[in-house]
Amino acid sequence: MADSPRPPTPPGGPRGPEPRYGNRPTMKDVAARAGVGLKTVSRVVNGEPGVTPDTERRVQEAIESLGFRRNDSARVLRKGRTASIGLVLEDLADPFYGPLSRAVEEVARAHGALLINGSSAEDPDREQELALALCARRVDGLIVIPAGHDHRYLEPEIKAGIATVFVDRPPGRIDADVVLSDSFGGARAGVAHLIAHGHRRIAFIGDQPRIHTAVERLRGYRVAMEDAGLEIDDSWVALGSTAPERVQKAVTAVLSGPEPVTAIFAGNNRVTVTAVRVLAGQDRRVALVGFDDIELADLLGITVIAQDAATLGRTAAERLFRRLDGANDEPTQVALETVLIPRGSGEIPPSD
Amino acid sequence: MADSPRPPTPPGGPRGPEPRYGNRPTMKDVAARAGVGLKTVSRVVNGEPGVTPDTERRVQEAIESLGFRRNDSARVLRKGRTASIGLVLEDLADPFYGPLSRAVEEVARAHGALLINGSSAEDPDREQELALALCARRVDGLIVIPAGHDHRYLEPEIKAGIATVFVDRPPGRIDADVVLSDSFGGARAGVAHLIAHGHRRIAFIGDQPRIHTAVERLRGYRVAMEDAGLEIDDSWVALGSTAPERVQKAVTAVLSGPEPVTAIFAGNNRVTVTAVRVLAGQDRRVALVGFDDIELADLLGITVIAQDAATLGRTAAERLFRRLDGANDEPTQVALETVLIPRGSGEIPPSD
DNA sequence: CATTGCCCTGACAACGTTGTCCAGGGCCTA
DNA sequence: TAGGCCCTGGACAACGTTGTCAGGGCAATG
Repeated sequence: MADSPRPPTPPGGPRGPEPRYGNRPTMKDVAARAGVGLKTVSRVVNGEPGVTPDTERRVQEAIESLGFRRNDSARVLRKGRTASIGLVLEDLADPFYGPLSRAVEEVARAHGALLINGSSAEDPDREQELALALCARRVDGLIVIPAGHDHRYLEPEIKAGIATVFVDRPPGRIDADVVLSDSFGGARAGVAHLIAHGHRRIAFIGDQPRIHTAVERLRGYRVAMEDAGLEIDDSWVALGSTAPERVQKAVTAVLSGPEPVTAIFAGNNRVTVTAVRVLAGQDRRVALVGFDDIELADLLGITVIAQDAATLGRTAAERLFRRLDGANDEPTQVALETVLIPRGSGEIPPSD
Repeated sequence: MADSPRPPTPPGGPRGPEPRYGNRPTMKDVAARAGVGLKTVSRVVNGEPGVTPDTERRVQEAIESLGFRRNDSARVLRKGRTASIGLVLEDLADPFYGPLSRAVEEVARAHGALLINGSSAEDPDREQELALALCARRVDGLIVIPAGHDHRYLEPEIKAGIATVFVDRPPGRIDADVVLSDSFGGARAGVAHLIAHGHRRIAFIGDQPRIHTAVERLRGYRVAMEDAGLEIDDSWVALGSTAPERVQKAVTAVLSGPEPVTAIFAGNNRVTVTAVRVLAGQDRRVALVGFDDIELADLLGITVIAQDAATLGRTAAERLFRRLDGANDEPTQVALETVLIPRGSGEIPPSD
């Protein structure tokens, strides 16, 4: 019975941990079965040269009959590369991040790497926990959509060779590659568009002020207003959670104050969706431009500032793999252009 | 200089592979720095008992000053568990799979596991390649949304202890846990709804016939028609790619044949979206019920058969972890109910 | 026929961690 | 004071793979 996959635990002496991988065959078992050396099996499995066709056949047969599959955990330990990258994003369920994630995956796949991803749920602690867990797994590279504002915790990791690229928002207190959309320019153009259609009282409803894109878009709004010589009433600006209830309240408020607005700029896709719902229940026609494109927005006639999530992800991933291939230049900042897509809601004239 | 993190490569003798992890410190280095044994460092890192507070402090200091982080690759090799699960789905960018994936991730997180996911792009070979790559990584468990119809390739893996659960579609030629939505019942109810509103000529436009859900939904359509004693004209049924061009053609065709339909049942979210676009350009009002809910469908008044992607994912993941915790019962089949949400498009009366 | 050189092959160490076992020291008890 | 126990710490092997190196067989060459 010398060729059973694994002898039963020897009576005495140190023993490994209990379950193992259900006693999977190893290269050693394959070698024993095929009557060759361990290294020869390794050579066959990896397609390395220097194996007689006949030997190779015997090894292949042993592999088949035992159902052997190489243990990549061990391989990783030995080689020092995991052929996997990590992606920390905010919420995989958000329709904005799905395409981004998919684009990253495609690039990874083209480089033979797998993708491990996790959602930070906009919580800096959770972002850090996730990113460090990925580093402990020794992912080759890391793509992060920051939730927090201090990424010094990644310094030792980056120094230790884990390539890191930030997307959608810049990192805090650390110098690294970044790929962004032009939030400022996009918001500015969108608000200018409303102004060009005659609006003077325009609201800005956006995400929480600790999120970089929210602040940048607000800045675009302010500058566009200033460019047109328009004063901003504080009651027109609302930053906060994008939970439907909060947005609903904010929209209702800017429509009913002493100086009701005639147009709304929505800071991201979540806000836009709720704003559209609220506006649908209004008698008055209120103009709307939203940041981020949304599925079916064409049918609803929603004017948007579109950013290309897939390109964002692809660009970041390509940057990452360029680093992994040895690129050693200074960290770069890329800002992708946004596109204004007029569909009706942004071209509604002021109602007063 | 006895405590530099790693001595330079010794002059002779075998050497490891080249780059390594940028020379990261190991427990051995930490031990040397703290003046303790290797195992003591391991104990501190893992919070195991049996270490004096003073010793622990010294070790912690060494860890901090060296920037040590445990190498989970090695840990995995030793422990035989990776604390990660794999998810093979069709397309991460599809708004249906985002929430599903996120739900799986949440459950995994609750069990301290990371999620590795990949898209099969509806290609059976790619599904297999991905699933096997995940197995080679020795994920603890696997959740698969099948693209192919033969999953015998997973048999050795399952036998070797990789828990596997299929979601959204049943596996082929293998017995395993499955979590589905009730495609048949949902479609049947949706078509019955149209019939109840007076329709007699109803089209079914669905996904490719090799996809299980497409076939089940078609079956639901057929049975509902039969229940009502209605004949089906072959020209009313179109299965195929969900690419917009194909769907557009199919919709146009069923509206313009010799026996134009007065209502359409759309087989999934992709089909619905395109169908809505086509119908928006028609003079005639055509009723529509779609399988899958869609964001903003409420505003567009689209009647749908809603399935809960998040619950689908959560249920599957919970089932998986129950297996990982040792549950050994027979494979189970779960079918989740669907909900008909009337919003207008499904209540349009026949136009002839 | 002897020698050189190539081609296959396998023995061995090492990757960084954790499980097991043993040794030494301090403290308590008799 | 002696004996025993517990607590702490370390030596060692092992997880499954791959890089290095050395040895044996064989053909070609002088």
